[in-house]
Amino acid sequence: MPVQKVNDSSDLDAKVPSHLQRTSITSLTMTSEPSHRCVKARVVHIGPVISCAQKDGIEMLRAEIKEEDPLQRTAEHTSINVIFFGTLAKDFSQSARQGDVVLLADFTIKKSPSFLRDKLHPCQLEMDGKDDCVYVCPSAEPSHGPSSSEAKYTYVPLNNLKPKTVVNVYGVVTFFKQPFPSKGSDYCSTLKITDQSDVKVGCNIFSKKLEDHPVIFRVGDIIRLHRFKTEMFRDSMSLLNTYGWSTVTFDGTIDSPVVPHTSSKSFHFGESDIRTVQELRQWAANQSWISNDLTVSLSSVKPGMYFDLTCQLLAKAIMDSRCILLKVWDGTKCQHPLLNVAVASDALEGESTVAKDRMNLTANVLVYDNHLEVARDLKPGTFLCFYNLHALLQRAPDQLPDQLEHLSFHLHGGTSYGRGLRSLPAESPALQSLKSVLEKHVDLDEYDEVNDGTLLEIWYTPPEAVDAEADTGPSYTVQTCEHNMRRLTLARVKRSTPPLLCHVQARVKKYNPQQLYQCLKLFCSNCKTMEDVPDDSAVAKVFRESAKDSQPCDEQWAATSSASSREPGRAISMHISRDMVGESTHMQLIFVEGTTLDEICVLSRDYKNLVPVRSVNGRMTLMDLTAPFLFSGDKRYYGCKQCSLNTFQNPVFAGVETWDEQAVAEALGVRLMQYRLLMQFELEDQTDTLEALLWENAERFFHVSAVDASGSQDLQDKIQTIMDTIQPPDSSLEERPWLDLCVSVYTVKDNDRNKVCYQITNTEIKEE
DNA sequence: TTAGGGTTAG
Repeated sequence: MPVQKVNDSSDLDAKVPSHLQRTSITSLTMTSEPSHRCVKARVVHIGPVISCAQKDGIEMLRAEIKEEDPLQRTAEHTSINVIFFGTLAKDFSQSARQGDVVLLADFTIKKSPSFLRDKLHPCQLEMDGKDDCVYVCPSAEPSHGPSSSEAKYTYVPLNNLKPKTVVNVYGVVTFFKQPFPSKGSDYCSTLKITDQSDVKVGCNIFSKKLEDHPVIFRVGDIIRLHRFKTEMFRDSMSLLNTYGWSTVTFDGTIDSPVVPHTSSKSFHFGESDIRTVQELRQWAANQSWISNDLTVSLSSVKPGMYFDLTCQLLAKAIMDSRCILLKVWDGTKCQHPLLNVAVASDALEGESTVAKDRMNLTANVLVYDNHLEVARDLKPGTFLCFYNLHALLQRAPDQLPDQLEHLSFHLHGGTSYGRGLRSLPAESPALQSLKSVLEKHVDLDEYDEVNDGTLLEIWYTPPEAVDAEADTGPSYTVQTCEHNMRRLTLARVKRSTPPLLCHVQARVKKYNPQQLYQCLKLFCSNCKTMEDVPDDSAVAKVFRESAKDSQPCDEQWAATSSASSREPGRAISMHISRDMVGESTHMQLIFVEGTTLDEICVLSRDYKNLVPVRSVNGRMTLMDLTAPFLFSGDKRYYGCKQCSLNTFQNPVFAGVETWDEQAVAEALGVRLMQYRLLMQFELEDQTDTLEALLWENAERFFHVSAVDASGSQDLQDKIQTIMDTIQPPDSSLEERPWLDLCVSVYTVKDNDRNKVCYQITNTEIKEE
């Protein structure tokens, strides 16, 4: 059935087939039985006819209709989207205009896919034209003469106002302040209006009730004032509300429906009002001041600017008694990096903004002082307008000096320049362009909770909430931390501001050192010196030079026994502290002189602790600390050249029950160097690469103690096997397994500059 | 009665 037109709204009611029952848009739900219901509403928006690729190219049209039943005026969801398909889409496009009243029946009720964005209605109506019923009644044209009821009010042009009279006027708003508390008992609205006479008149409205104040969204809106008194102030006429007053406002957009906004219980509104509004719109559109619009999108905000922003609230958080944070977006990407104000997730009301933060789409607005009253009541998802918002460059906490400053937004206290904010109804014409921009970001909403390789950029669901293994195969590592961090992409990690702990999933592209014995390091926890473990040739050379022309040293504190070596002129001596003779420990610590490296290695199989020494002028002296100061079974221990004290001259060995490397080092005045493992991984995911150290967490990562690995080929082989698993030799990147890693982002001083470093922490290889 | 436009300083 094609779209049918009727001339009168009452005809529309007559067209309702007897078996159908009028239902209100507000009461429609997914479970409503639609077959015997019809709705009657005014068309507030008609979209173009488009071809729908997902439905075999069928033509479709979206219209937004709004219920006008006065009983429903304050109810939620009085507007709903209607999707017309096929020929009905074309018919409707040709037959209906904004402002027309329509009667629809035999529609299908579907879940609205755009409800999260447009907040219109959880459902939408779909009509495919087969048996559907669409009647259109064109909006009233001001073609007939005014009816008697319309003669009730006369409106005085603004250039004809006389002092001390009570008048009704129409005007276009050229300046306004949202209602603010006066020093008296009322809220005050201050505005300035003009009309075709081009005279500007100031106007103040006092009322205790906020809801009685005129609803003004932007310069160019039309306002009708009833029963305002005139008075002179500073040589100009001004208007003040007086007993019995009322205001009605209209959007100023040419061709948008003439929809009155007022809190008056009953108000007169007729065809002459529509005509007056349309004439004022037409006139104002050609005035220079109307184009002086301060509304700016985030994409064109410049630092330092004061501007008006129309946007949607994503999340809010109370910062303190004088400040509320509103996280908003308008769908456009700011050219400057936007400041992200960190708030504990439990303090934040509303959706996560992480995906939008990452796209530089989220503006953090700090709202102060007198504006808190309005901000406090805003719900996430609400559309709103900030007036006289201030864009300010600000350095993020811990931000490096050479990084770009971030743009923050402040709605300062006070009402200068109309500073304030106001929520906008979802159907406001001022929101049409915003909504269509937000529409383009539909993916962002839907992808927020999805884990998919292509979506890693915006992936942040807590790991335990997602079956990550389904997509990437088993991870060869496991995070051991208790915290429930969001997983970030490497690109996101690189953009983060330290300090930060985060989870990533990545593959190993490269690692260093490739010769794994080189990952074993000697580290002095005192002076933080780190060096490679000396190789055998360097150590053997120290032994050779120490043994050259050596005469056994003769110390009072030591008992000595000597033997000739196979080399002429070289004696091998072993010394034991006299302090220890007679104690059970006397064989635990033996000083060896005159051996080669090989010889002391052989001896160390039979003795627990061997300290190689040399003779200098007959006095026993430690060898150059390039060599180990202690051989203990398979292990060799080194001393720090910077931090070791020379206290060997008169050593005291009594009173130690068990000699371990630490006790020996202390007795010798040596600062023991620790064995550590150090590797550098080049990690890679779909977004970026990142060089991360494996250092403090390395022993836990490999399940290998560094000192044990220093004396065990088996343990060194174990590390090699692990590395061959996570980065198989000659493998392509795709063949390498994914690793779940916890990464610490931190800064270190490097030549007086802060350098950002990444370190793998809280992560272990999974053991079979 | 109040305000009568003309920037916070976070």
